[in-house]
Amino acid sequence: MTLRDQTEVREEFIERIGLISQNDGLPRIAGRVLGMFMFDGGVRSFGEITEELQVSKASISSATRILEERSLIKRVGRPGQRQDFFQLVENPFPEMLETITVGLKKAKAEVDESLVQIDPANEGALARVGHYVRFYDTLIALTEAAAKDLAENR
Amino acid sequence: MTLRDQTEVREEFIERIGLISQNDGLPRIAGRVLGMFMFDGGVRSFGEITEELQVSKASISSATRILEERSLIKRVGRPGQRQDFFQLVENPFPEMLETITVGLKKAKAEVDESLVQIDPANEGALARVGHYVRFYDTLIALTEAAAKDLAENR
DNA sequence: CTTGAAGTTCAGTCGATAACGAACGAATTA
DNA sequence: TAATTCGTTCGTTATCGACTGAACTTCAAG
Repeated sequence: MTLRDQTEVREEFIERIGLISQNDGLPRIAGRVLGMFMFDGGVRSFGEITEELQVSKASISSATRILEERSLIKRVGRPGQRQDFFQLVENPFPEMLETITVGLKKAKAEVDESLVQIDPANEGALARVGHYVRFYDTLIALTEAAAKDLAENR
Repeated sequence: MTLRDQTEVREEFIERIGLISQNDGLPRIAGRVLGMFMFDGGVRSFGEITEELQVSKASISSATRILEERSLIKRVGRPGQRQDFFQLVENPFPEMLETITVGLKKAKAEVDESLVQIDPANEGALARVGHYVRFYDTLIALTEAAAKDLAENR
């Protein structure tokens, strides 16, 4: 069986991660940056990223900031060096889950706020909203357990 | 401790679920419909929903279709009745997870497609993308287990 | 100190999608 | 059959956020 052109395979992969990220509420360009690092590995300068992906400095600045905030990439300092350098963190998967967990906790807090204000006499609402909060608890426990697992078995 | 006006509490809850749903990629109005059913329980006619939430028939038609597709509400037929009636399904939480699982499987399939096309000599890319696929496997297993659990312990 | 390159910030543009109004189709009632 | 009510569909509008270009800040090099 023959192999496809790896340049194409790489481009497709990067674009796919971009689209997947878009579905997850991440800017598409941030996903493409992530995809590039996943495929290539190693270290890239800010300028190389803009050139590689053919997008503006502003977009890369924004994308790298988001990815850095989420601890998916890290800025590797080079003292006495003009350019910024980046690379994937060693194990980005627990961090991906962490982002999910944070979102779940925010949502749970919102629902909780309503729950405590429901008239106890309104048993139906209390039960249904209570279930909803426990649903979030289940998800949060799951994602945290999974993150721990993924962090240990790297 | 005195209780807050329950009308306000209800409105706030409905709006909150709307915003949370929006974050999850669901139209805000669909989330508000869901919130209304969660708070109130029972059965509501199409017309009641439009009046209750003060939105157009078109939007409610779209929202109910989406929620019905996701098996979060069901249309309860009333033979010889002009209006459509809806209510929450008995246990909507496994269905919420199901939607997540479907999304994860789609994403995994995308990444898998790339994985099989990577030159085996490119060990780094193979390892990193392979990890990514296994990450999805972990998540899919988790959400499916949770859905099963939530379906049994209702 | 001046020059120039690097990266951030900000205002504006563009594209995607939610929400609406209006027209339409279906179906029950008179 | 005519009339009315109900829900969907379709074309339009409004809203939101990503992306860009350009101005600005910072800092190394000369």
